[in-house]
Amino acid sequence: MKKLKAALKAQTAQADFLKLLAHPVRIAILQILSEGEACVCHLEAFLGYPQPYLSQQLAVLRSGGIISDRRDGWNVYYTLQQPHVINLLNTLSAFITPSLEDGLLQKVSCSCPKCNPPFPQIAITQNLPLGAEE
Amino acid sequence: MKKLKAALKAQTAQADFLKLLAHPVRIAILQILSEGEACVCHLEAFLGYPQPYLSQQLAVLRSGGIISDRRDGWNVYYTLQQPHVINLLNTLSAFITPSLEDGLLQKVSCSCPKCNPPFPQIAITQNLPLGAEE
DNA sequence: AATTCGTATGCATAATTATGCATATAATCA
DNA sequence: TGATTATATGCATAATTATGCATACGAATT
Repeated sequence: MKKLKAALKAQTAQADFLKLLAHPVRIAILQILSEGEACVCHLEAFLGYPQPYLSQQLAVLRSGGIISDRRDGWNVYYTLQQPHVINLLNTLSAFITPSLEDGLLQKVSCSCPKCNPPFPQIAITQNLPLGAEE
Repeated sequence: MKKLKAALKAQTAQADFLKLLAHPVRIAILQILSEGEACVCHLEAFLGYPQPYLSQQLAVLRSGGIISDRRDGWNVYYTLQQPHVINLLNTLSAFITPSLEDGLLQKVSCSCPKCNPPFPQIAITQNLPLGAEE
């Protein structure tokens, strides 16, 4: 433990938390997760960083309790565990990033079952020749 | 300039800003300044850190445009230049620092003229003998 | 102009954080 | 079981940040 003027305990906790957020890739990850659960391959497809790198950043956020992971077969899906964080990031982008059009992510799909379900989810029966059911 | 996936420009700006805040002493300084202008000796008295150290942290905040300084005789007074920051810190302390009683600073006075005016500022004419005006 | 007071800078060093990459692990499938 | 897919870890190194301290600087006072 470091030296600390005692009174700054609260401020230290706050600073430690901010440090978790003070990273471009981690911010981007949180923004993506704010739209819902996502697997690592999604993040990889969205952000274009190598998988081990993203896993490391995810580990940082995970160890800070900001996100949680859930395994489903081959994929691991991450979820925002502390939705407040988004408020904070919104407050932030309210006065930073004024000009840039909040630039993020055109949606991209990856290889996970969520993006590539084993069979289409939209009804495909519509164009089937009559009497072709089975 | 570092490598950056282009799309993360906004996130990088936000992260850089958060880095300025992600420090216990700097957070404490901002909290103190949120109550109004303060000279370095005030901060020194409040926080108990050596003056050169505080000057350095002030320089960080200053170079980030978060605070500004004004000289008045011997003292330099710092002011919050970007009051939004307080919103951000409030949002933060809303879910960090739940138990600790938001612990900061019992007021302390220092040697600057604001704390030790050359003569009392509270009206002193009230007890003057009648007819003593001028 | 010399001194004093309040504040800022420069610099060296200790710590921490960021990144890249090789490799380990878990779950699945053939 | 062996191969394959998705993800996590370990570790080495590059960068950045944090701190402590000596000292410089500007304004005011003598």
